[in-house]
Parts: sequence; C-alpha cells; structure tokens
Amino acid sequence: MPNVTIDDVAELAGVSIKTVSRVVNQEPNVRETTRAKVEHAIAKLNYQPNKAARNLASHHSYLIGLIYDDPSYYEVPSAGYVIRMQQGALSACHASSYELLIHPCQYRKRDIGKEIKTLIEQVRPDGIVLAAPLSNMPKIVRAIEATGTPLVRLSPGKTNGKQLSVVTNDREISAEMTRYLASLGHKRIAFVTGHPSHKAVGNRFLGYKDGLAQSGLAFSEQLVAEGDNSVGSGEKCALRLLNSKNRPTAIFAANDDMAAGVIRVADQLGIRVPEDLSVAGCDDIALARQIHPSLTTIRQPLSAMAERAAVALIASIRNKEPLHGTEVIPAAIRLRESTGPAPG
Amino acid sequence: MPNVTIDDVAELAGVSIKTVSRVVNQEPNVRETTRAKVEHAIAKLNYQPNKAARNLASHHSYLIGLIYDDPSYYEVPSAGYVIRMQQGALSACHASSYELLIHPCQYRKRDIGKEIKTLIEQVRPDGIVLAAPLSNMPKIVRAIEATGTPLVRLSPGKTNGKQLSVVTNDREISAEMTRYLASLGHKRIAFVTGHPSHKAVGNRFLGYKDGLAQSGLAFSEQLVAEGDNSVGSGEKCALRLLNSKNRPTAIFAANDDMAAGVIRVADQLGIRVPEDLSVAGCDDIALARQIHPSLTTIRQPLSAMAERAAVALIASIRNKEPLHGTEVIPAAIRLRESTGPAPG
DNA sequence: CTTCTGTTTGACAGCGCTGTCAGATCGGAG
DNA sequence: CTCCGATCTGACAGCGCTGTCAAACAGAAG
Repeated sequence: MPNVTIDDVAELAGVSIKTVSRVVNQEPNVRETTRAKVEHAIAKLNYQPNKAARNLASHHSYLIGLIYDDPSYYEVPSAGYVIRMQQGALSACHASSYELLIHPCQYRKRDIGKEIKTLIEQVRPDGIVLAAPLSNMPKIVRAIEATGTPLVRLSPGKTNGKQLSVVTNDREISAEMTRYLASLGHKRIAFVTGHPSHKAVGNRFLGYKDGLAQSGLAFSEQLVAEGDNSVGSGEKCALRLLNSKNRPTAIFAANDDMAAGVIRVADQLGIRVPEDLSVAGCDDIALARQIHPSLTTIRQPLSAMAERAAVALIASIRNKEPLHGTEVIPAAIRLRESTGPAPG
Repeated sequence: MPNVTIDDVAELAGVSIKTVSRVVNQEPNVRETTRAKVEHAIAKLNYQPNKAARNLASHHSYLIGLIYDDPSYYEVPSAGYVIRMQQGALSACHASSYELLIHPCQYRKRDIGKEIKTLIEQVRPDGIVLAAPLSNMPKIVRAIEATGTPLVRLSPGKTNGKQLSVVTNDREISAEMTRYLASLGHKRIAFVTGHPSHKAVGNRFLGYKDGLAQSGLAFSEQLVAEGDNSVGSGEKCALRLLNSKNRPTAIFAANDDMAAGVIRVADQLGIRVPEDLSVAGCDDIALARQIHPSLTTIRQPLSAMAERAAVALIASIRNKEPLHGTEVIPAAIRLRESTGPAPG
C-alpha cells in the first residue's frame, strides 16, 4: 500500500507541507480558505500522519503510561480495579489521540525503581498515571520524578504537593455511609479496619468516626476490630464482634472482602442479614454483587479518576504548564440488600 | 537531560554509527572485539536507542495491538479474562522489547469495522492479537485483514486457516472432566449448556458427550438443560434438573456462572454439595474460588495463549514468514470442594 | 501612496536512526 | 607472495514530520 505522506497532501492542496502540518496540528494563523483546501485534500487522500515521524521531529511520543500494581500477584486479582482505571485512561487518551501503554509492576521487587526508570527512558511516555498503592511509595515516585516525566498520582492519601494528585473523598463518603446506617435506626455500628499500610483505609476509619459524631453516637473501641483486608480477617473480626454481648446491629467494613467475610460468619451463626444485622463494605468489587445478600458498599470513581488524571496530563503537556495540587472526585454509595432498618 | 544518541556511542567506541546500530540490533557480521567495544560504550553512556527514530527509519512500530471485547459492557465484567490475556501478551512483548497497546472495543457498534481499520492505520502496530469472541466475527477479522497487518486469533472454534489461531482443547478437557466425574462413581451426570453463539460452549457439550461415551455411560436428553451463560439461567436449569425424579448426582455446567447458579439452587433445596451433588464449571473465574463450596472447574490457559500469540507474531515479523495454522494450548482441571464421590 | 504592524506562508534544516552499497580487511588457497 | 571470496565496516541518503526563521502579504494609519 503506497502510504500517503504529507507531501502528497501538500501537492494536491497546492500549499507547502508546513501548511499541511499546521492544519493537522490545529495551529493558529491559517486562513480559513487555506484550511478548507487542505482538509479537503486530507479527506480525499485519507491521509494519516506518520506517528513515528511526528514523534521524532516533535520530541513527543504521544504515549501515556499507566503504572499499577500487578494484579496477578494476588490470588483473587483486583482485576476489576485495573480494568476500570484502564477504561478511564483510555477514553481520555483516545479523545486526544494519545495511546495508552499499560505497565503492571510488582513493587515488592528489589530493583523496582531502576526497572521503572529504564522503562520510562526506553519508552519515553509524555506523561504517567500512577495508581495506588504505588502512588504512595516514595521509592517509585522518586524513580519517576528522576526522569522528569510529568506525573499524576491516583492517591487516596494526602499528597506531597509536588505533582497533581487525583483523590476520592474516602473520609466524607465513609461518614455518609455511617450516617446512613444511623438513619436506619442503628445505635451500635461497628467498624472493621483494614491493613494500616493502606492509606485509604485509614481515611475510612476517620470518616466512620466523623459519621458517628455527626449522628450523635458515641465512639467505642469495643466496636472496632482490626482486619488485614482479607476475607479471612473479616471472618475473624465478625466472630469477635458478633459473639460479644450487646453485639452491634450494623457492621461497616473498610473493604468488600472483609464485609463478605462478615456476611459469611453471620450466616454460619444464624444471624440474618439484613434483618438482624446490616453489613456495609467499601470498593464495590464484583463479589459485592454476586454474594447473597448483595452488599451495600461504596463505589470508588476509579474510571473517572483515571480519566481526569490523563486529561490533566495531556492538557499540561499541551500548554507546558506544570501540574500540582489535589483534585477530588466524589465516590458514591451503592445501596443493596445487606443493609436495612435496625432490628426491634 | 542531554540525551545520548547513537553518535555519542559511536564516537566513544571509535566506530561508525552504523556499527553501533548493528550491535544494538544484534545483526551478524560484527567482530567480537568490536562488539565488546561498542557494548562497553553503550553501558558507560547508558544509551537508549530512540524509538521514534528507529521506527521511522525501519518502518516498524514495535507495537503489538491487543483487541478484545470491552469488559465494561457487562454488569459483572469479565475483568479477570482480560487481565490474564494482557499479562500473557505483555510478557511476550517485553521479552522482545515490543510494547503492548490495548484496545477494548464494542462489537455491537455499527461501524466497528471502520473504527478498527482507522485505529490500525493510525497506530500501525506490527501485529495484532484478536481475542474471542471478536476473533470469530467475520466483520472484524476482515477489517484487520484489509490493513495487511499480521494477525493471530485467540479462538475457541475452528479457524479459516488464513492466519494463525491459538486455541485450547475445550472438547478434550470437557471430556476429561466428564470422565473424572464418572470415575467418582457418578452414573447420572447432567450438563448445562450455554448460549449457542459461544463456540467454546458448543465444544464443551461435545466433550461432555465424548466423556460419557468413554466412560460407558449413555447420553440422555433428560440430563441436558439449556442456559444462556448467566447465573440466573444456571438456577433455572438446576431447578428443572434437580426436581426431576431420578435426579442427577453430578452437574457439569458450560461455564462458572451457571455452575454458581446450580450451587445456589442446591443450597436452597437442601441438597448438599458435594455430598449429595457434585457440581463442576468451566472458566475458573474469580467467583469459582469465592463461593462455598469452592467450585471444581476448568482453567483456560488464557495467559499462555496470549503469550504464545504474541511470541508467534513477533517471530513472524522478525523472519518475515507469514503465520498460519492452529496451535493448541491445553487447559487444566482445577479440583476444588464442589465435586466428590457419588452418594450411596 | 507610503509606512508600519500583524497575519499568513514557505524554504530548509534537522530529529536519530536504518538500509544500501561500496570499500576495507582478513584468511586461506594457489 | 598474490589472488579471491568471505567477512567486516563506514559513508551517505533518506524515513516523514516539526521548528525556525525569513519572506510575502494584508490592512490600518499617516
């Protein structure tokens, strides 16, 4: 196939290749009639600019890298999490004719910093979206900073203010969930915390406390159990909470896996959900819809966050203004079967 | 950062840039001592060839495209499926310093053919891996063929012999699963078929029949129920099968979702799994491990298939030999809690 | 009609690499 | 010691685009 180049278009339109380039790149200062001529020629020849040539001449790669924790590492992969981020990033990239390069990586590796640095130097993406939990690992953030590539972090925690961080309102939405449970008449609302290394989980705990206070309920250590984000730990916590005298009528877990563990234990103990016990989770993983009863939970706006990150990145590349600050994309509560009015 | 180019390396090594190029590209006919000199210089300067320049000069993009059905279209995404394919393809690409471009697409769109064609013409990947079910859609296959881009299909069905197809042994492994159930003493083994449009599902049904025959068991229409791949349809089929007199002691479903439906219904009917009823599925989705009892199923070698596809593609690009034929990557049975000896 | 500013256009030199082809070098046979 | 083919190396011309800069042009002001 005799590929059509910018020269062909220029010839057909009767202008110089530079003018064609201007039209293709939507640069200003092209007369309207000229632009029309060129666009007509482009359409007629079905001209597609050669990316390699453009990249070489412009020192851009028109590539955005999405770096995230390798989901295969986990037995039950956080596949949905990754897919949703990819979707958001892809839609932003395609809207600006950038391409998305994905890079799952295992942060447990010794030389992960060097690996990422090499990757970036070889591929030279114009910008990078870094997902949690990697976005909170100084080693990784520093490796990327060292390459000078614009970076946007998807981070649940506070940020260092150096780059742009796109976050969700973990704390506020957790408070809202807690208030929702309180509004159903629950007085004893327990919380299952997760692994302390996950910043998002810490914020959820704070939100839980906020929500209690806002609902006029007292916080009690008795009603807090510490898990490690796994289903099994959720079961253990549930066992302790549900076997205590004066047991809670609602349990809010810092993630869905632990909430699923709570439901399983309740089932084994003959405690009906939601009649005797309301259960709420966080994350809206696929499992949340698949279990019985289906789980009331908090849906993180992962796709929207990744999209926003990529959009910001591309805009900043375009106008050469550095990125910084924090942007909040709000999460949403998904009401399902596992929560209901307090018993009695 | 003053990027180091091939000229810098050539100067330091005291050779021409062409020789450096030869070393970088592992071309033959370079004296060992020269190669060592150059490699030393490369290491010293930490030289990274500029992809854009290389692409432009060589007319290659060093990009492999992975095209699959957009998982977001489904309520409960087939995220695990996609992630596993990505992993396989990524590992093959990185091993040969290719990059992977992902492209989820919605085949229900009218102009999907044109969309894919445009995508390919813009991005110019050196090869494409096309996943099921898209790989069985003539419209899509033809659109890709029209661009002349090398194509490998991940296809459960038979192929047209035009390109390479990487398949799994659906039929044989289903027969094996059936024989396994028979070997546990089951005499009445039922089968839940899926949506007829999924070719893989048809092969599984054939394998089921094979397995019965190989185990000396008679096939009976009474023991077949037709679902549509959904959990709900699995429940309906289970209801019919388990309420029939002389009910089966084992049910083999053409996918895991339907198998999960079977287990749910058995639970509701007070039929114990696996004591009273063995249940087997197919696909090994995340849910298979999460339900109680965990599901015996067939694990498709998705990652291996995608990896093989990408490896073959890259090899064919390298030696310029067209690809064709069919390659089989065997699946594996995962024994879990849902199957056991026949009752009585 | 001239001058000046701002807009529009084009010539041309790369970007950093690979392909081509010719020249240099080497080793063994004559 | 010479010759020949095989092996190794380098000069150079692009690949198809963008950035730079200067030239051409248009319209407003004098």
